[in-house]
Amino acid sequence: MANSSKNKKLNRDDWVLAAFTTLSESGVNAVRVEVLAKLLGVTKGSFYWHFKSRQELLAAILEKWRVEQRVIERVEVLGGDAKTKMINLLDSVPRTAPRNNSGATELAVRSWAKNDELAAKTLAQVDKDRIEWVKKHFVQMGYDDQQAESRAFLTYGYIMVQGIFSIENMPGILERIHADTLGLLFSDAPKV
Amino acid sequence: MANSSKNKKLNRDDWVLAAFTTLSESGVNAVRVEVLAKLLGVTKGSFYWHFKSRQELLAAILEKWRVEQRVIERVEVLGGDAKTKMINLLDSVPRTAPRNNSGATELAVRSWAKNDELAAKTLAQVDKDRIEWVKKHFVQMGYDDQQAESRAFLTYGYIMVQGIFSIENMPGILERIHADTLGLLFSDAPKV
DNA sequence: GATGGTCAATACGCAACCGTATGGAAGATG
DNA sequence: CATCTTCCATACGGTTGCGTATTGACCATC
Repeated sequence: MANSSKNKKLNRDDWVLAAFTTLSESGVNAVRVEVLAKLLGVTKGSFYWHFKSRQELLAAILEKWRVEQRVIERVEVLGGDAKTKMINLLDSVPRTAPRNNSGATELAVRSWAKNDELAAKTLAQVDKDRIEWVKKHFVQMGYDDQQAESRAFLTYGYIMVQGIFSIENMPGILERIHADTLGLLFSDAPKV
Repeated sequence: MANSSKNKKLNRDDWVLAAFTTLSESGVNAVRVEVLAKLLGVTKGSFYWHFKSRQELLAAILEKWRVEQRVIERVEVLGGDAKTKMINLLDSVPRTAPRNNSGATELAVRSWAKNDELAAKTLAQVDKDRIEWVKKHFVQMGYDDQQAESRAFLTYGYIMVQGIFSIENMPGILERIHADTLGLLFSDAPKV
């Protein structure tokens, strides 16, 4: 009885959710139906009622990841002008916990995308959307199209490096680096 | 007879090399002794003569990766002052081929490190060394310690984003972005 | 040409998974 | 209460992969 919620019957989303967690923690290859079954406290008889195959589950994970990009949503909710939003975005990436979840998920998907066409396609779409979002905000801040694009790229790189870099022995300096980096990314700001 | 080089007997390095290639192309989980054996045109009887276990092979791969960091070596050979070296380093990251090898290897190792202690340890060391190299050169360019560290971090992020980002539909603009990014990374250069 | 060291083939047991087939429990519905 | 639907258990066959044990081929060296 590994599932916390009583003896409720499982639905499709329960499986996807568990699979998603496993993906983040241990990569695609750890997403095994029999392992998930044990995790959910059932047998794979259940799984193959909800899904046609493991492949179908993997596709569902990708779709969930593609759609549920909470970060930008949350930033949009906070509102503010373009620069404020950007700062909020960059601030939403945790600089504290060594192995945060979002970074792990990102890495898992990117690694997955190297050997899987569907994952690659999904990732490309997500990357494109994100970059465009960031670029748009740089444009709103007054940078010309080219500068906005370059800075968006660099910004994206900075965000990714935080999730991917092994930060083990860097206690508080990340905050200082963060401030410096914002200074660089927002340098030469044009008057609007 | 999948191995190109005649019928020469294999040594330990032949296995490590093949494993390394597989790692880059398909991740750690694809590094399987029986698969490698087929790839090398032998059976696993050979493998278990050279290695105690699969784990020993994986450790050997990590060690090879840790030691054979060719990039910085090549940059050092080219010589020049600190800024020249930095430019050469940033220039050594291919901006042409979509799925270059070095980027794939990086990704594979980082993904690996999420679930494996030895990989994590190795990666942390490599990251530390690289960051320190870059930081050192920023210091030589005249930036103070703090600025050098921040810029090193951002530089590293930029390098990684090139290898990891799915660059599918961006033809020549990467060159332009590269120039812009150099401008940012080397901005506010102090007189030395 | 006998001996020992190197490298590889073959065969085996074992475990982890995938996917299928079939039966069964539990609740809704008539 | 009979039946239908929904969800799950059990049992099975097949594949992939690890690690071991044993045998054998090739080569050098004496």
